[in-house]
Amino acid sequence: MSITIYDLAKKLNYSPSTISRALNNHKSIGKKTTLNIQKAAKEMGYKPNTQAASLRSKQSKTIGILISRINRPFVSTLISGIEDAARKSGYNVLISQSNDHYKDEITNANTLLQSRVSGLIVSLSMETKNTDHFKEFTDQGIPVVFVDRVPLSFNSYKVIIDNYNSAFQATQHLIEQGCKRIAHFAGSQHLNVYNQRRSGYLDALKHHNIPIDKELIINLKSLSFEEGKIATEKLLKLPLPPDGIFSANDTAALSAITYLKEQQIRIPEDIAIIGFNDDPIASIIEPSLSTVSHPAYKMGELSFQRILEHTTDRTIAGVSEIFVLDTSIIIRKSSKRY
Amino acid sequence: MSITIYDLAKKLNYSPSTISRALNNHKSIGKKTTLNIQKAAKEMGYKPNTQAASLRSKQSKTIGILISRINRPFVSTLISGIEDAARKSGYNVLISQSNDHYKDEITNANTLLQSRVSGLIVSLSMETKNTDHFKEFTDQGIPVVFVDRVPLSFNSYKVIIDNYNSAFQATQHLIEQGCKRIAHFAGSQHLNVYNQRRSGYLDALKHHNIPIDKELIINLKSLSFEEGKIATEKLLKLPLPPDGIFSANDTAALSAITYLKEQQIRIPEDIAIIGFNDDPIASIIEPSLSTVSHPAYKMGELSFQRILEHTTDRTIAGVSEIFVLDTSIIIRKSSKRY
DNA sequence: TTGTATGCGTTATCAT
DNA sequence: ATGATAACGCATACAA
Repeated sequence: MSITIYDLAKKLNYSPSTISRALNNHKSIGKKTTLNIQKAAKEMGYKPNTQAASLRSKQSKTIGILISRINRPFVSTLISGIEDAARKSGYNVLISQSNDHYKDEITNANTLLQSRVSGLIVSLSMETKNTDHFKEFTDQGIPVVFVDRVPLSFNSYKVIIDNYNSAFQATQHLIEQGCKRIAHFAGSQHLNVYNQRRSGYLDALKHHNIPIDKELIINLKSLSFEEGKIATEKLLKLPLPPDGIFSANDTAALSAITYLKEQQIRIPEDIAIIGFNDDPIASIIEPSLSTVSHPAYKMGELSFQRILEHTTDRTIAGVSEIFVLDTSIIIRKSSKRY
Repeated sequence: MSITIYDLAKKLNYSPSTISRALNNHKSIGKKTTLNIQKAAKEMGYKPNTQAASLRSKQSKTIGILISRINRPFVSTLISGIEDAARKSGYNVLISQSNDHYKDEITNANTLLQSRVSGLIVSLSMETKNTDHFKEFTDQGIPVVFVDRVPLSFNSYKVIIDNYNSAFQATQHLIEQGCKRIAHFAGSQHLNVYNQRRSGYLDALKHHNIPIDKELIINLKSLSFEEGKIATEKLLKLPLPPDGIFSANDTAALSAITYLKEQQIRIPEDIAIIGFNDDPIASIIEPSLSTVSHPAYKMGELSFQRILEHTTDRTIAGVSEIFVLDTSIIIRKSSKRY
């Protein structure tokens, strides 16, 4: 059916091993023979059987991605960055989504492990508190890169943004506009991203001597559009409603904008708003939403790069290497100083 | 290192072949022994080596996805549907993006072929006019499912929506509101989706005895936000500007809304608008955008199902089987009758 | 620099 | 119902 290195060997009067080595640009083979063999391979339409190569060499040239859900702007852009980078280096990309369920994350991790991926890129599910299911990877020397939603305690590569500082800046941005009562839509606190955004918010208030009012901190499980509306309703019913909102994601912030408009509350005059992520919608909604911009594509590229370097350099495992990428505050019409 | 069927064989005093058969629920093995073996396998932490199985059986339990770009709402939702369905059936999903380049599509198709995917799901790149690079798949009996952007001439499975009729309905929706001069943002005409949307638009006008004005048909290469703005500018400069716009996608329609608002033109009173896709932004922009809703997730599920059935039923190749899914017109505030 | 021989872990063919 | 053996296509240790 398909042509193998044995067919090439017969045709060119070489041994299969020479063919194999030439195809892999092995040093020991002469330049001319290497070129001849590669040329003949192309002519005869030789297609390497990657399964066989992987079985033998125990290296798959495939990297696994394990994320919550693909159809979210941040995640799909992240994957896009990974895929483009991987493709350039001749790697395949296997994806799987946990749909934010801890159990599915474990199942998928095991499947990816069985697929002998040469590296794993993970962004944790909303439910994940324990990350033991990734130990098998590092135990086998397979590099694991955590992106964005990362565990605190797991020793591995991590690609993140400075959530604390970004949140601090975002909150400060509201303060500089004159906001005195700033609410915060907070996400699940066991996840680094939401926990640190909350800390940044709190510290910005402290730093500017603004009293912290716990009624203004609304904990949301998934920061969904629906939850955003409920949270905003709750805030408006307060004796002293807020004059600013820092939301831990754009979805909930957009929901707030939509609801506040319905209630005839002026943005930013009555309530200024800033979100997090810079989803495409943020620049299109009216008024457009100030937010924190995440370098999602770049994070994807970098995550893959880290895996590639690990596998080529055979870096020592067990060391935590953390890459912190820059964010930027994007000021739009939901801010008073526009 | 990792435990194999040989280890199990020794431990349980069976031959490797019996172990293999039991693990695969082969009919010839007794119920009790099968159960015993499977139980022991789980206890000993046996993980099948899929590479080896694939090499031997020439079946990979992996399906390939080849799309333009992941980070678009329609595409990422499509992939999400594929992945969820595939995972449930124990299949892995390999993704690759063409970035809308013909050359990359060919390269990626070849890579996927080499990966011995057991099925391929494709949505063509914007540039693709020739689809010979998919013949190798069907020649080898690997099912190819084209989704959404499909070739006309290639004999294979196709999962699409009725673009013609959807466009007809959308245009008619504008006509029923009293629009007399309806513009159309048309996409690349060599792609079925945009070609048929244009036809539906034209026939709806004819059917209602509305004269066709070629100045109102704007051909856009990528239907991007930028192109949408330029197209809208052009329309406004016309001696007789339109009173309705049917855009072949939401992105360009959203751009039109944004620009028209800047120009103080009332939507829908002066110009009514309808888009295509029902991107998340459509319901959030002000005024919200009427549009045609695409069952992206379902299309993904169905595409995978078709591959699964093909591989189990060993259906005859060379037959074109086309699945046409329903769309629905979603009426929002960019329509006069809301 | 090139060739020989073996094994990666599994499934399939033939036999019992 | 179970076992022995070969083969899938490739890469590598060892030999030359």
